[in-house]
Amino acid sequence: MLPQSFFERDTVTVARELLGKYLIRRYDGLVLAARVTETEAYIGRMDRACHAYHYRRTKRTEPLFAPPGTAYVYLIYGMYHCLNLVTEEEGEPAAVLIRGVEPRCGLDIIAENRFHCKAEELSPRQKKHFLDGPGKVCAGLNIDRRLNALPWGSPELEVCASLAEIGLDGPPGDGGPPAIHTGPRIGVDYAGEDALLPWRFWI
DNA sequence: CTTCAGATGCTCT
DNA sequence: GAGCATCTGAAGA
Repeated sequence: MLPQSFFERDTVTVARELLGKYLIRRYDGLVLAARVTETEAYIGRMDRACHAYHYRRTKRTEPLFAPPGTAYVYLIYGMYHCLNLVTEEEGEPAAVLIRGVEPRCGLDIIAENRFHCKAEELSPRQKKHFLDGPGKVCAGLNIDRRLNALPWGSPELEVCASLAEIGLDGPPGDGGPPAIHTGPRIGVDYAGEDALLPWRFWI
């Protein structure tokens, strides 16, 4: 598992470095794993797109002020969840949104969570856009607001640099560091000029 | 491939 | 009451 200090850094750096890492989800004796492929940075200090813009502190944004690595999970549009991992030092409200992952372990469970079917029954269309959105990530990995404010280090949710680290088979040699693409964040038009910040990253 | 409407409930004003 | 860090299926090009 990554050290808490991984998250206690500049949010854009953490968002970039989370790409290629593995999200581990444990519940009911199950272990699910997925490789992070898309992230976005949100920084309350100066970012109008962030829920905690200008240190706005409400019941909802409280977890953003918690120690680095804390989970921030909220309900969006009444029916989907978004997973974030808190960054920077405690008291600096900032986080990285996990926008996309690619499953590596527990595919049948993940397919069941998302489409109520087995992995082999997925249609080509379902496979192509399997976990490529924040709501899809949470649905597939069974993440909801019960995990909100979960402290870093909890077995229910971890991030590792490799699957071997937790006794799972990983890719033999993952090659060099993947090329990182950069662009503006999705769905934050309300943030004015800050919507143009190139704080979305994907591989 | 693209656009588009509708679903749905919580949070803050 | 307004708005939201979204997703899906249907319809059209």
